[in-house]
Amino acid sequence: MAPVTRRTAFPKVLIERDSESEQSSSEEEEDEEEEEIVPEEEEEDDNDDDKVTTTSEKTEILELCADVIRKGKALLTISLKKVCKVCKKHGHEAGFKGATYIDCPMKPCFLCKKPGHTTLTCPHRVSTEHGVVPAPRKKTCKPLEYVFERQLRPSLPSIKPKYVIPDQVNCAVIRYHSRRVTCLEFHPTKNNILLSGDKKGQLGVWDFGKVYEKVVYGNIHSCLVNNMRFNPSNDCMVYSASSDGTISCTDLETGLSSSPMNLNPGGWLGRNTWKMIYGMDINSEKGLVLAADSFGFLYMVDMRSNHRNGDAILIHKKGTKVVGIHCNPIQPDILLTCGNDHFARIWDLRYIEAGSSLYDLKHNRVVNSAYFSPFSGTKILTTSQDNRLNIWDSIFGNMDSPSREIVHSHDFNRHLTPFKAEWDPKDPSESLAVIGRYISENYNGAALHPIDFIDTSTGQLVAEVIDPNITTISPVNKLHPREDILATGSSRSLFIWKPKEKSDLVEEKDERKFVVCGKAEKKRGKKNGDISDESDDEGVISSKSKKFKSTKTKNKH
DNA sequence: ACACCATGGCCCC
DNA sequence: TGGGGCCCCTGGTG
Repeated sequence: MAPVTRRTAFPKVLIERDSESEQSSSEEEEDEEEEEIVPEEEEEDDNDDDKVTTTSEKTEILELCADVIRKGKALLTISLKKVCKVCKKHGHEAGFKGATYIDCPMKPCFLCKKPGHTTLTCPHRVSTEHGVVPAPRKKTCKPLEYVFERQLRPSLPSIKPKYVIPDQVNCAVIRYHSRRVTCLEFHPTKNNILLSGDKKGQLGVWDFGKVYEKVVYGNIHSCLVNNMRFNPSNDCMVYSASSDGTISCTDLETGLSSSPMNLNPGGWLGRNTWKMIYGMDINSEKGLVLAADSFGFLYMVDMRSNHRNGDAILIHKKGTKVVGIHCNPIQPDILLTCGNDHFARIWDLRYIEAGSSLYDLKHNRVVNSAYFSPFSGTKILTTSQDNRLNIWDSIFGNMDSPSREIVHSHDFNRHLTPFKAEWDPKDPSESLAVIGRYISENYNGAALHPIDFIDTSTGQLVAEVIDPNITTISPVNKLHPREDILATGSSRSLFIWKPKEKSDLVEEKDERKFVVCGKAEKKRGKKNGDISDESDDEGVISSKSKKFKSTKTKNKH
């Protein structure tokens, strides 16, 4: 686009005709000349840059070359082989080589964000594989505090029991949303019921045991459903929070829904005023729905009256998005919030006002999620966009810095739902967490994005879940509260992972295990029919209700 | 096949 | 402090 202004200064060029790499910069099969991506060669690069231009496009160079040839001038020499699309310099290329992504060596490591190496050679990736490595453990408890802590949570086992990871799982696509999945929630009592929300505002209710029963509500929200919570005293009532600025309350039996809170009553008045709701949780003791908007404020909705309660309270930096709210499972008045101001904060709901946080947990970048541990509520797990999971082992200990940080690839770009590491609600030792991985790995020539099971007490990657048929990134994951089931939202698809057979369950050993879905079986179609795949799903779409919106099922790959 | 876009967060000037 | 440019794994639309 920019006009070429450097013709007069153009030097002698010899066009290397043998290289078809000018067109095939993104071709995959060529794997020669790996040395060119190594920064040692940068003298050459610099020379090229000096002679030509640092900003000219490859096409411009080609045009110029053609020009030169047409005019019959002497041939000049230039290497057109590699132009990096990231830094526009010559001599190396960023991009996929087969199923492996080659970083631009001029950029900091894509995984750990430190300069001097690339993702391929990142110590966090090389040492323990796949990017998961614990930071040094910091002792956060003084002896006395430790004693108190033990008294305060005597039910916690002191030694971590072995937990069980299915060695092989079946994966089933239970349904496609028409837009990307943004959140998932299992029913608190009915084992086979899963709720899913999408970018369009639709709310799906799936019975993955009997695929015949499912409903999609398309009229509750007008855009992203960011969070869903069941009313703890009434199983069929669901609260949902949306970027349309409303909290909705939906009766799953009648399909009727109401909006106890709407933060944009005047409609669209521009981006500076449009409020979006991301974080939401329920304080069951007080009967309150807590929700926070994209400008830093906390709101409360009384569940009995279904009306807003009190004034908004500034809980994060004014004007920044609050993305997560979690009530402590033991003491629901203790609140954990997180947001775009790079902080996770702990509050006491009984004395909450702007600036009254008990702790402010600093992160390097946006905090996608922050959760208390599911049983004792004394640990904290956060996911930050700096590609790190942070763990505080005890809220009674030193909160100045996390007990551990785990480097893990979950930096994302705007087109994805943010990754959130979530505790396994069934692990009594409160150490197992699940989170999708952004960066892909080369699995026999296919670039796949696994879902990682991480032991947060050691940083060890306990299992990774992949399916050769799932090539999309899986940022949304939810572990079943009672069964060995993982639900995944990946792009517009929903997946249910189940152990193949109970006898396949194996106990955790020291080494990392792969959890791989059987490919042949999947391609051939469903075998043992406990869960159907999408082809059989398709035939089942019923006209059961007008609320149900049919979306076309498309088989990718 | 290709271009554009959405409107997320960060970095740099 | 604010605007512009940038960016690795989307996916729809024209």
